Amino acid sequence: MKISAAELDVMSVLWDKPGLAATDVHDALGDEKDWTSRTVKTLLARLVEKGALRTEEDGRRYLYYPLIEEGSYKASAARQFVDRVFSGRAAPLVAHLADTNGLTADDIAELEKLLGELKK
Amino acid sequence: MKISAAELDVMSVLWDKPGLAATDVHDALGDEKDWTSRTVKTLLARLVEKGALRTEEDGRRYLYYPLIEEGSYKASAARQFVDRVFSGRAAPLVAHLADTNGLTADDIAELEKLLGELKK
DNA sequence: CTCTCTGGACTACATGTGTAGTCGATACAC
DNA sequence: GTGTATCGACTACACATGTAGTCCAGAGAG
Repeated sequence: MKISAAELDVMSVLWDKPGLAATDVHDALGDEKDWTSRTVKTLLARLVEKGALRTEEDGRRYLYYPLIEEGSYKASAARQFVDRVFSGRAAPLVAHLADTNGLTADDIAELEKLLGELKK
Repeated sequence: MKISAAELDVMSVLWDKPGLAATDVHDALGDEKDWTSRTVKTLLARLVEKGALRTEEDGRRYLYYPLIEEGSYKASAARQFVDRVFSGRAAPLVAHLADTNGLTADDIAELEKLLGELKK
């Protein structure tokens, strides 16, 4: 399942609040994305076509629900990215993030906890 | 600087061995990529056009050298990816990698060392 | 010297992507 | 009941991308 950057923004809204209509998605994106409602509708249609969303009729409108799960999509995206750019090694990725101030103290704490669990 | 997946494969070869000619790059990719030499040349030309590579004449051929550094490119790619997919949080990324067996014991050890340094 | 092979330059072409516009039907305002 | 705003369906279009093909000039084979 290939989801483009713009489509991912739409998916994020629906992962957060499944069952929105096109207009609601447009509104939800309003802050960050300066898209017309047409653009949002196109993206929704493409996602339905790709099988990433399903629709449910609600009178004259459709409500949109994710068909693919947030977690599994992100896991696979992470995997692909690490494979493509870092030959599958996670450590260099994290090292690079650290270099560019990409890691907050919270992140570091969280990662430590995570590693602790993984070692078990 | 936007580098596509196919272009990244070419860059990787030249990061590894700067100063190859088109044919050499083609050969170097031979194992993994079933591209014709035309395809490789197109990718090289696009990368030059984008300013990611520079050429040096060597008789009738060109030798290709990276203009952008591997480390800085990867750091920025990592940053963008984490921002786009994980809202900038590194920890969930690592968690997902862990879920999909994306972390070897080596990775975990390396990450621990890294975190140790970061805490200083 | 002439023929052939190889290199780069230019061209091609389907598909994906970002970003929308048009159109016909319909639900709601009045 | 008639106009208008809105919905989904279909269409548009430029640029990126993956994957290559054509063409001409020069280098090397003989």
